[in-house]
Amino acid sequence: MTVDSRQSKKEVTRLKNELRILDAAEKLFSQAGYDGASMSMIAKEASVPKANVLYYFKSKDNLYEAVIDRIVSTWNLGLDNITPAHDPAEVLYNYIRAKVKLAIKQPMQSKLFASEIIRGAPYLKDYLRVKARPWLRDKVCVFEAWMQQGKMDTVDPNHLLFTIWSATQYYADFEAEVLLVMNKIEYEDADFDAITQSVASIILKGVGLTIPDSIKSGQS
Amino acid sequence: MTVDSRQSKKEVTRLKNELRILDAAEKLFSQAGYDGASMSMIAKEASVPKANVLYYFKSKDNLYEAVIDRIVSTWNLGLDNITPAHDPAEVLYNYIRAKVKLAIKQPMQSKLFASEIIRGAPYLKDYLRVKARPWLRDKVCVFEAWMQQGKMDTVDPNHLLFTIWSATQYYADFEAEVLLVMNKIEYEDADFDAITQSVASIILKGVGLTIPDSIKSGQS
DNA sequence: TCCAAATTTGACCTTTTGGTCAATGATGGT
DNA sequence: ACCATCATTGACCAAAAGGTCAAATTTGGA
Repeated sequence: MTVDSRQSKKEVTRLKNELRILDAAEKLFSQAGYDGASMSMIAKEASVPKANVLYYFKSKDNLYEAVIDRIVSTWNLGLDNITPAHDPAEVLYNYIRAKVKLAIKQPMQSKLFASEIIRGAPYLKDYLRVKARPWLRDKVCVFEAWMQQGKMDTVDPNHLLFTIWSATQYYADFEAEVLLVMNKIEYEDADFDAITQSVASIILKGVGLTIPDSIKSGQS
Repeated sequence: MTVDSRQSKKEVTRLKNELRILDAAEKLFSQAGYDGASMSMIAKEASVPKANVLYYFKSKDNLYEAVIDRIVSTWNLGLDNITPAHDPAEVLYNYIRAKVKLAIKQPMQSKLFASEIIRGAPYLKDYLRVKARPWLRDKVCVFEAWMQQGKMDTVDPNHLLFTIWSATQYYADFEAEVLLVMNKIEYEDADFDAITQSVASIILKGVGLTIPDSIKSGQS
């Protein structure tokens, strides 16, 4: 076994193949759901024999879990280091902006996540209990501090967060509906701005805040 | 063939069986998605031989379409006869309340609808183009009239409706997440009130409205 | 009562599914 | 150069999928 820090040729190809397969799986799982995407479809999409997919990821369950793990591990959306000292308007605006951007630019992840939750979250139960719940509890505390300081209206912070999540993810998960109903083929840059503006405007004003002047583009 | 207005025994049993099958299919499709629910599972759930299911609904596609049609045909949620003369606060509040109630009491329909849209709406494309789009256009006009009358803030009516849909349906589609994160087993009546209040508060205030005093319970 | 139509259902068919396996080829340390 | 280990892949398998069919049963009008 190579203990070298430099990756051996084997390791490189393995990682490259795993990546191809994971990408293909993410795409197909998000389009067709767990049962709708077959191993042969995924293999074809990844341009790899089916048996090779099973070689790297021992089962379909395993592959699906790997896809979900990868998605969840990349979710870090700027609400992480907030404190009662921050400005809620700026924090929430940037958060909404970042989430809308993610929804429009990478809708697959949101769709896969949504499918999983609709199915009863069999693979995300642990994540939700162990990670999401404490994370949310932490944010709730900060929000409550802001409210007590009079920086924003008093609303249930849980439902405020749910509203932000829903309003932003909607443009990813219900992409097909939004585009059809608005008679568009795909989102444009102008839509990103319009959505961010509309959603942020409603929600921020809804909790007694105003959109900050400094419209510096949010990270991510 | 019976031309009688009273239903013959045959018709009664046929309708009864169709209902049993449709109910079973709705339940399983909403839980597991189109591909996740098999015809044998549906037959078992309906306590009917599989061949009988295929006798009434000639194919799985056909059955799925029938389930979707039934859901869509029952969607009539109080935003139907609004005019610029109505009070936006009251209309929107009742609409949000009705949608939250539906989300909590009958989450299956919302979940099935969501799954279908995530999959790219293969069966709902027509409905969205022919029904939903004109419906939305009509509401947009009313909203714009309200805005011009100064009854409410100026926001893009499309995104306002999307925000309402997302925030309310979220409690059905993401039921598993909401309950897990809030450490609950199922929704209670108190939750219905709290959700209605929070969502309505944020969205109404977000467009310059206040929740009407007359908290007469919305229909449906 | 009789018969044509509608209903019921087990047996059966083809295709696809997730998954296994063994043979072969490539890799890299010694 | 050698060889143990890892990687690749076509062939194969049992189970489950959606769907068909024909024989048996029930129904309701004449």
